[in-house]
Amino acid sequence: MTTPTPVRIYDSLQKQKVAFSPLVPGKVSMYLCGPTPYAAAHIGHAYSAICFDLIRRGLIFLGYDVTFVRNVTDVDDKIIKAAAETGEDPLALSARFADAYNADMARFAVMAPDIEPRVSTHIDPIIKITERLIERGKAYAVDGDVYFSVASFPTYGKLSGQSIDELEAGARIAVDDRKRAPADFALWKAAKPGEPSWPSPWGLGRPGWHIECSAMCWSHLGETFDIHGGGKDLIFPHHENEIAQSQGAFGDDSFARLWVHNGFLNFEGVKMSKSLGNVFGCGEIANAVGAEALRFFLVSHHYRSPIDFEITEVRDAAGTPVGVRFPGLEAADRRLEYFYVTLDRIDGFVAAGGDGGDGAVVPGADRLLDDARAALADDFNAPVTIAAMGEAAKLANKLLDEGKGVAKDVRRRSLARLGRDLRAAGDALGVLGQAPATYLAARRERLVARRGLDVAAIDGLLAERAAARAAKDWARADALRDQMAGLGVELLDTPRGTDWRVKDDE
RNA sequence: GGUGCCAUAGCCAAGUGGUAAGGCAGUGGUCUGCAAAACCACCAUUCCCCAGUUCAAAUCUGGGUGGCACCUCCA
Repeated sequence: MTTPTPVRIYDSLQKQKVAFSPLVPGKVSMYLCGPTPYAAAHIGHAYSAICFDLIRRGLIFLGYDVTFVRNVTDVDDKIIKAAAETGEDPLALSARFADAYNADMARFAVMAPDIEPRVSTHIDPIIKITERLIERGKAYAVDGDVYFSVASFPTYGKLSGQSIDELEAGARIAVDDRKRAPADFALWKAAKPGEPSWPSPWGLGRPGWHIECSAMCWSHLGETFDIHGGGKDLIFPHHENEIAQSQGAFGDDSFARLWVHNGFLNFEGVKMSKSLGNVFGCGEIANAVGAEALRFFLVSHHYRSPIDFEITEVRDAAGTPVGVRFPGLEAADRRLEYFYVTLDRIDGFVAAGGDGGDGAVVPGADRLLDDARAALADDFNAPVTIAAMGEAAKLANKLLDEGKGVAKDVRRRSLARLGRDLRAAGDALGVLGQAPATYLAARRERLVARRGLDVAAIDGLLAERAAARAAKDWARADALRDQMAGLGVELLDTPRGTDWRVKDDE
């Protein structure tokens, strides 16, 4: 195995990019706060999963052996509430939505986690950590509840920049007077009727919100591991509390060595929220532009930056809103099409005449992987990686168009190399994994459906135009081109006949 | 009130001390019966504003302005 490429990662705790050196050379242990499944996943869930999938794939691409843990929080207030409304068992309900979540993530090329622990099967380590915190004087039991005492953890607030005093001053939560300090938070909650509960030294109850992640990290990655990730919104209080619990139990040098947080998705400049009515489901987006276009769009931005989605309302003739479109996503899909068309051309060329065997390639045809490595090693810079892929695709198209001055085998070899490397770099980002024909056909089908086109009619016009062209009746051929353009169909004459595509930019 | 983040061309978007990647759109060109696609060329003396540090700043410091988020469930 080759030596992994050294990588620099932005650490939320140190607030700067740092040289990353894993606990065990060559191996990386990662924990990501996963979903709390109580409803269908929305695009924000997908973004977080995709960001950390990008980091995971990036590390693998750079030569690391990654252990990736993403939990499912299946014991939670929201799940219990949703289950009460449907009469379903809370664990069954969350299992159902967890499966749906995983199916959605698979559509976006998110790799399944190596380990996917659930809270409900980690009650034992939760109790153990809680007991340990009580023994160490960092937690206290009151009437079947157990609270963590923030006063016992002097560095509380180091991740979020909050201080206990300020939190108290600005607290918007009603203060529970059984707590010693307002910022103290529950590790264990006494059971309420009808809720899932487990026996504990403090009576029947269930875990508080933050302790589960500390327990699952400990169970699967040990007291100390490399990277802990999540959405920016989790910094406070969730991750702050995780640090307090875990380090309170296992010491100041324990727990995550690096914290990574992804930026948020905004729609028309504002965050996505139910009250604003701008929550978009994974399925809705995937059907509108294709799952891979969303993935491509997202990795065209740096994972720490906020991403803004432009939305265009679609109205019918009477002015009634009938849906929305996402111009940015559609632009990303067009760029993705360019890459697939390029791969398709390369594949056709190589299939027809071979890959030219081993040997030298044209200048620049061998640099993509090095460029991708350099970009990804610098805090997983996917946009720069995509730019490098663009250069490679451009060179491939150039060789395809005008390979005249290049020796035959060098040309074949270069194109085969470019195709391979494009796919390898794409794999590091989770894109370009489909067969070009599959992607291209699905895209055309999607656009045909959107415009309500009749493919049989198009084929008829195509045949008619072919006949006109054969007869050199250019006026008729052009009239047919115009007619089809009016339908939104663009014609592409090639030496092997006429192909067509649906215009999507209006 | 407290804590963070962001501001780069018409649009999208990298770049955290060394003299502005990439994409879209646009303009001109090659190719084409004409187109499209592809390719080539052009396209920010300048990075929200002001002051400062430095030989050197989009990048660092201070002060503004505008936007967003967290402190309550939130990806």
